[in-house]
Amino acid sequence: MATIKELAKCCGVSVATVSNILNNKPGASAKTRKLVLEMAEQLNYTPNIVAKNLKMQKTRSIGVIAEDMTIFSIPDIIDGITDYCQKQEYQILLTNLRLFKKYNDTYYNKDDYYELVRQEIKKLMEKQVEGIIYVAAHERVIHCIPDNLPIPAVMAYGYSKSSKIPSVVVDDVSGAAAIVKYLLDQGHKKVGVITGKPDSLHAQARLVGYQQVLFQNKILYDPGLVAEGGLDKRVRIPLRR
Amino acid sequence: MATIKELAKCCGVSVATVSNILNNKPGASAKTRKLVLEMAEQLNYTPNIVAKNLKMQKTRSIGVIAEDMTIFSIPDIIDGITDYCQKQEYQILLTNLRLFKKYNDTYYNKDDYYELVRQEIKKLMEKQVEGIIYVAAHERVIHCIPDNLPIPAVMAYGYSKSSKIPSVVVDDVSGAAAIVKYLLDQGHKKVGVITGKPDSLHAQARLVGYQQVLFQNKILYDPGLVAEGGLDKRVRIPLRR
DNA sequence: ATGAAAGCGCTAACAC
DNA sequence: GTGTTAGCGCTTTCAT
Repeated sequence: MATIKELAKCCGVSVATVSNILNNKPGASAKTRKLVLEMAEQLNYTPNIVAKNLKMQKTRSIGVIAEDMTIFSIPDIIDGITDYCQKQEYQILLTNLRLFKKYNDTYYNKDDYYELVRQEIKKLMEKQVEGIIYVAAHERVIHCIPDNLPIPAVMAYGYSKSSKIPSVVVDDVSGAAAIVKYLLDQGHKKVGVITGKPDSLHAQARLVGYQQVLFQNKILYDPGLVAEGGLDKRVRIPLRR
Repeated sequence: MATIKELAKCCGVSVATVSNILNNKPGASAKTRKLVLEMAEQLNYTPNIVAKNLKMQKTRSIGVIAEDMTIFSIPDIIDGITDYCQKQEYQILLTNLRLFKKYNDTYYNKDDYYELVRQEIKKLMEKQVEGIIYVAAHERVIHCIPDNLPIPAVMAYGYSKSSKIPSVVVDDVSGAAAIVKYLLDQGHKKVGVITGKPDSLHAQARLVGYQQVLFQNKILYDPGLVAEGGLDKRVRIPLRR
């Protein structure tokens, strides 16, 4: 790997000149510029971003901590993050907690993984990330990000309950409302709903959306049309007249 | 952020001593060791890995280039990579090409994205990754990794056709064979199969697995029991007697 | 057991 | 328009 010093020597100029040219700064003659660029190409010069980052005291990188990147909808969230970061020329440092594989479906009850998260945050900070995104696998209140974190953090798919840490969550109310509205617009009168677990924030919010649209359309809410779902259950809702 | 120099000053020792202690190297008295460790805790000292990487000339990081991280089975592949890397204390630098979103289903026909891949590889090299894993979204022969790459590379879910770049692929033959064997073991005699597109390496290999087990069980291969699938087709196979 | 100092590759202030 | 040099935070050799 050629360094900037070697490149400078090959060109017979100083490192400052090379640095300026490589970073598109003014103050170099067209001739020198051309020479340096060609030489860089020829030597297959690759700038060392690690050195640059150290000098600049910034890394253009953010840490992304995913509770479990294989769970439904999480890859799409991370995909969106990578999309925007690429446009901003930021690199993501992905940390995959694999919580679901470690704790199965119970991880959101245990607090002992908070310590794990703290450690991962520390590692990310050592790598000088400029911010952190925590991607939950299941919408709920999460306290694993220290409130005094010296860099910005945001919580995706979960609630931080801290004014310092914004949350980005799914709009379940509107989503459910749109579905119900669509069905009513089609002329249907009796719309049943199979909810998720009662303690699921998603399930609760969607039910609210359902009820909102019913109310707006002056349709009585019939609890008999609402059943709790789950992979372990059979559900029966009397819809056909 | 406290630096090692500040920490050293607070302890009244040299940076060399602090460095040795922090890295669990011998040659420091128990007293000094205790002092430094406590002080580091108190100052909330966070080592700067960027500086360390520059000095050490290594980063313990590898670049992972995914053709599209939202496509079926890809998150699981990346998940496996993160799992192993964490155990080895390596950081992955994820690059998501989002090929499917950019080119839809035709990207594997065009070569113009090879240039994109080259650029991403260069960016990763500038960040001093020690190796590269390319995760294809669709098994096929891919030539986008330069043969003269100065660091190791491996291709996942695709074939590199280069002796320098190992490929890790799905064992479709065995997978299909296991399924067919299971069905025959259950006493079934007529096993139909819906394949993928004829030019899919996966589909071809699975058909081979199917045929192998048929042969081993002295069952004639009946082309009438094989239909080409696809989301745009209806398939009919006469199985019930 | 501890410290001084060089140097990793780069940027930028300053001098010429 | 170009060059010299300090210094980012760390590790490591070599003194002491």
